[in-house]
Amino acid sequence: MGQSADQQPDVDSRPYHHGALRSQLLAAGLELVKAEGVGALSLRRLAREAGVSSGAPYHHFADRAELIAAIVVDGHELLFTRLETARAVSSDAVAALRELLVAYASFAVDHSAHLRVMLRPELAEPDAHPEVTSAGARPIELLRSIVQAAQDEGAVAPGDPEPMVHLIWSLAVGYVTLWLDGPVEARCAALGTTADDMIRQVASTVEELLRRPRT
Amino acid sequence: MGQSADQQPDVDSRPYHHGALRSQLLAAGLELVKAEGVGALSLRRLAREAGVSSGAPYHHFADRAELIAAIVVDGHELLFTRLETARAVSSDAVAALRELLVAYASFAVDHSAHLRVMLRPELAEPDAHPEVTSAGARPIELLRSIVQAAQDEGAVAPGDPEPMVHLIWSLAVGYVTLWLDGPVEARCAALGTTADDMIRQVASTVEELLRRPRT
DNA sequence: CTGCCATCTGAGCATCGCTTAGATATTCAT
DNA sequence: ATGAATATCTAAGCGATGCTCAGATGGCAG
Repeated sequence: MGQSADQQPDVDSRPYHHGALRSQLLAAGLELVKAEGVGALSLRRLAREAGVSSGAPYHHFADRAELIAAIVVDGHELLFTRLETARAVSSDAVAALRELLVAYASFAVDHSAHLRVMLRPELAEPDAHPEVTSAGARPIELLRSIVQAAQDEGAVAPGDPEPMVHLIWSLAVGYVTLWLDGPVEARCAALGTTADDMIRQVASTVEELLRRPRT
Repeated sequence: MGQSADQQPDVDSRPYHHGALRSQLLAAGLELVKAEGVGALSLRRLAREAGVSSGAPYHHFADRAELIAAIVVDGHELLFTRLETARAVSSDAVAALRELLVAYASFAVDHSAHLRVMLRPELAEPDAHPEVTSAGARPIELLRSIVQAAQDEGAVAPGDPEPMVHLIWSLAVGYVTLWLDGPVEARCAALGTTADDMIRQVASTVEELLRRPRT
């Protein structure tokens, strides 16, 4: 009796984590961001919650920015797979652009902590952590390829695809920013809808514009 | 001799500012944000730069959030007048929407420090400073009235204007966010254009979509 | 068993937000 | 003009943060 408790104590209660502390700090950091915002994200607090001393995290992350950079890279990968799926289930490029916007918003709902950190790039010090920049470039490349397909379909004017790429990209970033900051939710509540309905309506509006005949 | 210097010393060198310290802190705060970002904005540092003790700012601002809230309110007023001008010089509602986007971007260029602070609403603690929320609502109301005018002109589908309001609003917020964070500038440099040209092209793309005939 | 490496501790430094008690300047009524 | 009331500032201090470093401890390979 008590044998398993002695031989297999909770990883949290053992002082020496041996590899587990790093992932534990990352997970606790995400929960903390979700609960209290990125302002509350401190290595000291994560160490306290993990039951280790305040210096312990520095054996796994050079500094706070490195932990944040790890979260950002994870987030960009999660986002990228969602965007890929959105394209895969779409029948044409215009529908893919609509689904891209919806997928971005659903990523915001399901991974709000990741997104909150991703939207504060200065916290990750991208100059010191180039993997952040390269991870963030992949979703844009995907978006560009869809815009080019939309040009081939005639929905987007031929020529430089960048304006339309920036348009959709800005729209996605702006919508989730406003959603995380509250004003979208507040307006939707006043209007009797939800933020989920709203992004669908916004995305459908984009689709309606793109499906109008070009003159 | 030396009379005027004795009677009118620099306001900065006088220990007792009597009303001037508040505005001096606000101005120094904006310069600090422009130079080093909002992360560097601390009351202690502003006090140091003003040549005053670390407790002095607390006689003009209850806390850091109150100074930030004052900057945000100023910024929203500056933005609102720009948007009003953009509408005034536009011949129709669709052109007004295009100019609104351009004006938003030019506000970002000319008042980047204000905007950096405005885009971090949690720093201003809007729950404790309701004037922040009301100041931020005026630009949206202006936008909504233009969208409704665009509906009257037939460029926007009739019905609920909110989806188009959120579309333009998100687009503006997203574009300036990406510009402040660097990726827009980086892409434009790689493409041989400027961020100023880019927002004009994006805004013109929106206009082109809105001027297509509705089916 | 020994030695090495990974990991963690604990103390310390500088900075920050904010509070408090008290000192000083300005203003205003008398 | 004088003295009281008010506005403003100082100096010291508390708790928290990021980060560093010397040294202790755990676990694994030889």
